[in-house]
Amino acid sequence: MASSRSVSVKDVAAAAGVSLGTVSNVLNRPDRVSASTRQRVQAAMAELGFVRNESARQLRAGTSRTLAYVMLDAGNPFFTDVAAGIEAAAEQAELTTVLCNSANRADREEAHLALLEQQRVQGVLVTPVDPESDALDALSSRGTPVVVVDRIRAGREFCSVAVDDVHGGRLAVEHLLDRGHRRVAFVGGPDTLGQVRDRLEGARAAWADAGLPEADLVVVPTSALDVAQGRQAGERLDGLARSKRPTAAFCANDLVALGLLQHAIRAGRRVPEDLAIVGYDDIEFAGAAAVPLTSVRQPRQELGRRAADLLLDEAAGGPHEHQQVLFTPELVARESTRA
Amino acid sequence: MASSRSVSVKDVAAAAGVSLGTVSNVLNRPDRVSASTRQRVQAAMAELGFVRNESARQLRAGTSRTLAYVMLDAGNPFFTDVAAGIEAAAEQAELTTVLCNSANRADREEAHLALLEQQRVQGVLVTPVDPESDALDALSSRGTPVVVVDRIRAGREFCSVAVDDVHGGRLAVEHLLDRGHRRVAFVGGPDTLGQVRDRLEGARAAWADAGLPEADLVVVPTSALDVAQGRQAGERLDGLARSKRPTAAFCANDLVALGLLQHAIRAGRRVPEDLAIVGYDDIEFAGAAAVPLTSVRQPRQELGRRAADLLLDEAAGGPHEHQQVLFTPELVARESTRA
DNA sequence: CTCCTGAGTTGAAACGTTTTAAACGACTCG
DNA sequence: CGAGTCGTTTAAAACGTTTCAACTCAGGAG
Repeated sequence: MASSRSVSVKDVAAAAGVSLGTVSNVLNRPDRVSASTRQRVQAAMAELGFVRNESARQLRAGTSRTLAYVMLDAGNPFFTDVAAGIEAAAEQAELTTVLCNSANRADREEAHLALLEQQRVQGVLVTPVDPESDALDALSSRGTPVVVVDRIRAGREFCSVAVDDVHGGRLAVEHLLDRGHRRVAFVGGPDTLGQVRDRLEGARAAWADAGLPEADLVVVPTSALDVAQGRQAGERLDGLARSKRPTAAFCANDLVALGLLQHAIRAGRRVPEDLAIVGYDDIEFAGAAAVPLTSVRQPRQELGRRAADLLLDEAAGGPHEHQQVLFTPELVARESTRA
Repeated sequence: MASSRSVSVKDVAAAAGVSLGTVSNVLNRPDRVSASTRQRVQAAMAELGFVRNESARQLRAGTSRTLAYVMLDAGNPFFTDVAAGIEAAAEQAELTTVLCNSANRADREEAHLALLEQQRVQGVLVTPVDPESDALDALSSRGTPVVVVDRIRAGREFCSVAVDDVHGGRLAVEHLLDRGHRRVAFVGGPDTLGQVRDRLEGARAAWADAGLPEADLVVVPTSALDVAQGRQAGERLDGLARSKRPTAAFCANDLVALGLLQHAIRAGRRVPEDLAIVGYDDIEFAGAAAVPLTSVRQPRQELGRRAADLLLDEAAGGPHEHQQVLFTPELVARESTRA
């Protein structure tokens, strides 16, 4: 176990008294080399503390053993669950997964994608800040397999796996209508996020189908989908005249819903009597909230797993047809919208 | 924008009618090359869709522009907050951060560390499954800067940044004693985790200082620190004879506490009247829980930031002295332990 | 005794960059 | 008009692997 700087195959070869090609064989095709020399070489490796230089390996061999997931927000348990699904699939294929966090910032996303492409990873899974960005198309057209997660873009040159957010939005609002609410807030943003747009679209559709006045579905925009924004949205709701105040809120995700809930309780409102709340994603914390949260559940792990499978299929190099997979969400009713 | 396979500097050089060295100069020292040729070369790059091969770059230049954090559990918001701190520091230094999730599994941690070493990353931050593993020492001794996060190991050959878990455990139990509890459960495990051992040690110390019988601090071991294990621990507490049942629980982290809380409520217990609960980490969800959770707060982001700074200092190559940084936690009292 | 076979091993040629020293003009200065 | 200078460009040598064709050397078949 030496403590020096870089030890190369050449050094190992010298120490073991074999040629450099043999060392490489020990590394890559151990069966091709006799037991005795193999042992000698392995001993030398251990002795010198040899660590294969992956850059050189990859440069020559041309193939990487890692796959990446560029996540929209590592602080949102929804995405870490998706990541867990991806990791499970990658592990089966003996690939390593690296996670990159764009933290809702397009510049960070781009930087990560650029570096990953330069690293020639096997493929990239991404939940994009802006799904319309053609940086993705460019990446894909240059030969890196790309799968978009949690967004659908039909007719593009890559696969995507998502959950039907329009349907999800519809489910949420239909549920609130069932419970008798006739003035409802939609809390979420920014509307550059397709997730937000789609969920709102579904909500509006359900609202329209019920024949209710458009103005009674009030949109409370947020600048991000996190707990702090949820609390802030709560303050804005408080600012409305009592007669204009919604009796229920549909939040674009659970973090916002939890923030809103926290604010409501702190402000002395009863949930659901004064304000009913529906979240989205059904993260593990939703059920453990102050008032257990009604939420729209998505198959999080399955989403990741399926996406990774599609990526692996494409990366395998065989015949591959780009697919758009759409899962269907379901509503989980809990205390926060009790009748 | 071409769609072919790999385009190299050579191709760009040919297309631009310059030598390959000039292309490299455009990439690395744009000032050395005249404006006109620079433009010509850049045009050629765009035209051909050139993407620098990072493996080759790194092989030759010998330096990587990324740093990695191997996290213990990506599903725990505590660690994603730590990661956010790391990312902030790395971004300032113009390094990219990749996240690896060992998911509490030593084999995954090892695999990640091995690959990262092979990739010759600038350095590795790690919250280890087993801090005593000398895989870390080996890694460090072979020349990869290592910083241990959320564990202290004095006298070792790397830096570490942690929060005083013994003190934290003490705070939690002293708080419960203040509230009059004389039979308390410690919920957490596995005890291979230093975090668990230290927090328990602090708890026992406080207990002993109060002169209470050792047996009245009952340990309820869990196999992991997650919500599901917390619920399960709740069931086990229910199994105890009423006379033996603790009136309060100190959980080794907030996830366990949330699980326990969820179970307690579901089972019809009142918190804190029937069971007071203290968590650990003070993750964002703690305050938003069914009953807002008393918790021991750690400076999560700061932990990550400081760790990254130490790593960068070491990686910079100047004179470097390994440091052990220890932050002090504080108790945040909320409803779950109301008097 | 020669020829073949096949297992084991070798040497050299890649892979796509960065880097360095040298070459090249074109100018200025004496 | 020749020597020195400066700004630009070039050619070639690394970097540490993998791969592939060629080589060696026993042993077996003819």
